[in-house]
Amino acid sequence: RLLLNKLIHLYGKCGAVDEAWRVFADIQQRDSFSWNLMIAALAENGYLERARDTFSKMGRPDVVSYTTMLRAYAQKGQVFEARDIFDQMPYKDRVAWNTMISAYARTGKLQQAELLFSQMEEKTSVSWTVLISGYAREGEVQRARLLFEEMPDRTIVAWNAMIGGYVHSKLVEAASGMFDRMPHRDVVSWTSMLTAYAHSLCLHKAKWCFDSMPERNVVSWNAMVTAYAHKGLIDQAQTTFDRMFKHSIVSWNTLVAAYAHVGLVEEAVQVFRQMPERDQLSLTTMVNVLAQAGRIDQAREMFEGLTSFD
RNA sequence: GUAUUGCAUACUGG
Repeated sequence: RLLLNKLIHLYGKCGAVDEAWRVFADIQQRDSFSWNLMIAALAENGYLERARDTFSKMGRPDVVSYTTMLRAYAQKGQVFEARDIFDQMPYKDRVAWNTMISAYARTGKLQQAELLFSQMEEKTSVSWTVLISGYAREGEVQRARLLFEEMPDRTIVAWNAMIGGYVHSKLVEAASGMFDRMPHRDVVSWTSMLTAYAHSLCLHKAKWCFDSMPERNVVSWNAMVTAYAHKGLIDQAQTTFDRMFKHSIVSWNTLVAAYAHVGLVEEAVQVFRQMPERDQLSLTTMVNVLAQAGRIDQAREMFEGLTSFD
């Protein structure tokens, strides 16, 4: 059963909901892990109703089942439904509280988030970073900073959240100040700074970050491609893309946007055609590219593809 | 004292 549960998880992660369901259905004695994994698999792949359905068919949902549903609603931006789940919970642990606070925070309801935060008995470092990053996202870096200063044991994630906040508010100096001051830097810290320099068109500094970081992952590579793209250096962007050992959908979207940015519409179309998978952003980008190039019929075709997404 | 499940930070258009 342990292995079957793991299979549900794996299938869920790669979007194979039907396969996950088949495994789930075949398990003789499902435990709460099987149920929770199945609910998560459904929710993560957009089947909110089926997730809810499975959730209600579960005999005794535990705190994880509730939290999984809570997060499912939160991800869809359905905060009221999320709150409903939260209020129904017979027992709430700290993860449940954090998830609810996060639901408020990432929909910009920071007053609600902070209210819940203040009502929380034993806050964890996640509670703090949820709130800090929430304010940072909204551009309220000063409030984020106050919380950061107030935070008892600042984790590297809290530091990174602050840096990210400064980067989004284009306060590159403040970001680099924090970056220098933090006790340790990880790949997220480095990539945040890389992004900051990419957006402010400081290519040499971006490249310096990329070369200096102790380890790189797909996200940092993508950020480097973006840095070249924003400078209009399409060949460098392409070369960097080619050197990557693994491409995510973001890598592909970045490359399409890079060609579009320098006006190479046909090349953008070629890249788009090569994409192993596409999301809404891929299509939206192509709609814009084609429309601006006057290829209205093709743009319309893309646009129609978009409506089948949601 | 960490590993079958739920929460936070970085990358792509707006």
